[in-house]
Parts: sequence; structure tokens; C-alpha cells
Amino acid sequence: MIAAANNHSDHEHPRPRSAAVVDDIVSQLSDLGYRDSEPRRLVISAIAAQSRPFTAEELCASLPCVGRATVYRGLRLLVETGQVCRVLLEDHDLRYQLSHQGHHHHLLCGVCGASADLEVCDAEDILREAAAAAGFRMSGHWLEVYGQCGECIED
Amino acid sequence: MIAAANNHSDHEHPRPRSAAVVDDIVSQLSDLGYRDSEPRRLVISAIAAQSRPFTAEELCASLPCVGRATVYRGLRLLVETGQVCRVLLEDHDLRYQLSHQGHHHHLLCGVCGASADLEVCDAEDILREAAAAAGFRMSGHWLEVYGQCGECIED
DNA sequence: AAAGTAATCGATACAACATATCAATCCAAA
DNA sequence: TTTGGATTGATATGTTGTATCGATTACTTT
Repeated sequence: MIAAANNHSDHEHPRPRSAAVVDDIVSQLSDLGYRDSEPRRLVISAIAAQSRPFTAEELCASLPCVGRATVYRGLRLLVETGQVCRVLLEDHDLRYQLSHQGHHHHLLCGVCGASADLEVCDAEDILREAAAAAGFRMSGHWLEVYGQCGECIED
Repeated sequence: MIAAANNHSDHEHPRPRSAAVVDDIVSQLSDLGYRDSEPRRLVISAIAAQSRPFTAEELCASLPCVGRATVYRGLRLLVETGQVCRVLLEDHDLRYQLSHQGHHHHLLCGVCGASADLEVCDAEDILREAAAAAGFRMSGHWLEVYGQCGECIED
């Protein structure tokens, strides 16, 4: 079940946990001075309900009662505040997903589309050294790891 | 001068070397069954003349005599055949540049826009192990390293 | 509780980037 | 030189995301 580690919807009691996630995010936005509105809650709730990295258009489609602009604005706000992160698939398709912690990277399954977090980035020191060897001072990096998740290897 | 390692235009004799690059690419395309046309050569030549990662629109602008569709098609063909690689900047701006070898990554300077290659990917083994620890079988990865190049550190 | 004020909303227009269409043209092999 | 398929370019379309703006809503102040 490692591949489903980020899955926040496939369990017995979707409401409570999902609602808690929404409340938590709304609370954090409130601390930053952003208001608590019904459309924004709907967007956050829809994001929390996703079990896979999703596209902005998929999010729009799942929220027919919320205006497109509002969905995009909400998504952008959450990316800017670090609540949602971007995921770049191997075919350069840009997707989004809930961000679970600070610095981390994604393990992306090319078969089922699942995503898992690589929370520790041991590679960072190596990259910093390699960059220094080329005269660069590293300040950041973008990394996505592609492959097959445990469940898809079995099949 | 490490940061300028990929610079193919700022030297004393632009023509010969640049022309050789174009001939080489045309030859490789020919081996794959693609034809040698004037517009395509112009596109390749314009790409070879770039000293920094560039956008598709910049390429179009530098080739007013070649149709937009042709520029995009040529660029896509070269990406598909591995002659050109995509570069993702820190602000998610997608750019392109000549690909110099097989597997490599980019060191991107956020100040001057220069790009250098990180030819050896020592981080690969670490990533493979980390992926395996999460039940994943790694098949590939995308990595960009951001920072400042040697010249920009001095300033 | 009422009111003021700025944030937010949604419909829509617009922008940036890239691909699909298709008749005309060109390359290269026979 | 002929010929068939690749290539071209003008243009339409698609995709993804942002700007505009009047109407509405949430939060604060009184």
C-alpha cells in the first residue's frame, strides 16, 4: 500500500478527515489574511478529494458550480502558499496535488498514475557538490522520479 | 569560463563550427529518414546560434522567413530525436537548447540565464535506492539545478 | 446589529503557447 | 525525369491560464 500513501479519499470515513484537511487549509489561509468563502472551500475540498495528481481542467470539471476563474485562482493561491505543489509527468504534462510537507520530491508511477513522496532528498548534497565543481552555487532544484509503483510491478 | 561551456556562438569563427553542427544534425536526421530542406536547416541553424536556453517564440522571432508551424515542427522533431532538450526554469518557464550528450542535467543561472551541463549524474543511484525503499522501480528522472554561475557570483 | 470596505466571485474576453488541417511545393529515389 | 510521399506555410483550432469588471460576499468597525 506504499503507492497509496498519499491517498486521502479511499477510506471508510471520507467526510471527517477530508473536512479536517479543508478546515486546516482554510485556517492557514486565514492566518495569511485570505477570506473563507464557499467557492474557495469547494475548490479546496475537491483538491483534497483527489487521489492522484490532477490537472487544472479536471478540477474545473469536478466543480461545475464554481466558475473557471475561481478554480484557477484558488489553485494558484494554494500553490503560492505552498499548500499545493506542481508535479511534472514524464510526458511534460503539468499536474497538481496536495503538498504534504516541506521539501520533498515525487515518485510517479507511469502505469497507474499514483504518486508517493520522497521526503528526504539525500541527493541534495551530491548535487550541491557537483554544481560547485562546475563553478555554480546551487540555490534550489527540481526533481521528479519516474517508474512503477509496487502494485503495478506485481501485475 | 565554465558557465560558458555550452556557448556555441561567442567565438571568433561562427560560421564553420556552426555550419558543422547543422550538417551533423541534418545528417543524423537523414539517417532517420527525414529530408534535408532549406526551412529545416534555417531552424537548426538558428538553434545552434543560441547561446542561452531559448523559448519557441524567440526562435520564431529570429526566423521571420520561416512559418511558425515549421519552426514548431522542427523544434519538436529535434526534441523527439534527442538533438534538442527541454529546460525548465525555476519559474516554470519552458525553454529549449541544443543537447550535447546523452544523459545529463542542467545547471541554470538565475541571474544571467546561462546553462551548463551536469554530465555525470551521481545522484542516480541514491534516487534508485530511495525509490526502491518506497516500493518503486525507478525508470527515469527529471532534474534541473538552479543557482548562480561563477561569473554572476563574482559580481 | 448595521454599515463600510476590501476581498472575492463569475462571466467573458484575452493572451500565450502549441498543434491540426490542407492545398501547394519540394526532395530524393527509381 | 518522373513520381510519391515528406514538408511547407497560412490559418484555424486547441489548451492552459490570466485580465477585466460589475456584482456579491465576508469581515471589521461602530
